[in-house]
Amino acid sequence: MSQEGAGVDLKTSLGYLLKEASSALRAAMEAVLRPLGMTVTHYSCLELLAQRPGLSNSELARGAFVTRQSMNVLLQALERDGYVTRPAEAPVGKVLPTRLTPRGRHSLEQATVAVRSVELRMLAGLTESEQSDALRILRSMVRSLRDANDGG
Amino acid sequence: MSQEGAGVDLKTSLGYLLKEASSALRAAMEAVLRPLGMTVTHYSCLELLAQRPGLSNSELARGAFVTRQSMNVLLQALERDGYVTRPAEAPVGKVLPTRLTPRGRHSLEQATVAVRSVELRMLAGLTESEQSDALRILRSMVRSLRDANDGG
DNA sequence: TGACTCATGTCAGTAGTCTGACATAGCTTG
DNA sequence: CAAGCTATGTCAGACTACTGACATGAGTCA
Repeated sequence: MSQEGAGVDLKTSLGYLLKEASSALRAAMEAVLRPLGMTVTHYSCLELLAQRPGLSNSELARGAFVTRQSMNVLLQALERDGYVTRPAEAPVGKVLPTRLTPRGRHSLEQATVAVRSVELRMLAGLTESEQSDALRILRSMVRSLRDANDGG
Repeated sequence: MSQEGAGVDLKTSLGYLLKEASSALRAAMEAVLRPLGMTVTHYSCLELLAQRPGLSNSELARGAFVTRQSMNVLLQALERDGYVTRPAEAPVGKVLPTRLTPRGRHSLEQATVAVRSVELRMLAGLTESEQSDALRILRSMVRSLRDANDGG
């Protein structure tokens, strides 16, 4: 391991550290979701539907940070396996409101317990004030990045 | 857009916000790297090699947060296209030290400018003190997650 | 009404990453 | 020395997510 050689300025780059933290979080979530046969996007989709029943495919995609095409593939699988339902025809426009089935809700319950334990572990070393600092700082970073990405 | 309906507790979840920030950063980086024909992992690999010449495939993989198999595929392409070089035989053990070629260095220079502008944009709304807070907090989160992931 | 713009759902093909597996080199331990 | 453990490089197959493209429905405006 020649990694302890010299902490170059990668370790002081907030972008690099953000990627490292996100990667660690994703790995931890995958580790606890795998025994349940779920991926992170799979779980995100169910969690979004539990908190906001009737979300459309595109809205779910934005909420899970994937394209609507990717979410569409996932939704078709979830629908086929009986975790969610969508009306055959759109009540209005082309938007198909999606809802959890009892089976989906049950599956989500197990996943939520697992994911919550990961989040608690992640927050273990932080004070309340540090947690709210982190929320505020991350929101600012998202806003700055999104402004220039969407608008130009 | 029914998204402004109610900020449920997803918006207060540090894990969710971390994913959102990371997703926004990744999208912004992809947007500026695409015109250069580079992916984020591609750039990460070159940047790591510039800062630490002679890193092995496995070390690059850890530094770019992908598996060594994925990095191996990338390195073979980079080597084929003349961005990096690796000795045909390992000087010691099986480890193949990788180095940038002049072409690789030149390619990295353009990418670095683009990526630095993204990072500056991301930090635009933050004070110096907030930036160092963010570094400290993210490091703590990484440590907490990694301890339980590697060691258990 | 008709043209234009935007968002949505969906199909198809591509690219990046992952898991699984194997052989090999170095280190440790009995 | 032999056995076992760990780390590495590599190949192959599978999966996930992405880009590109198309048709359709809603809203805007002349």
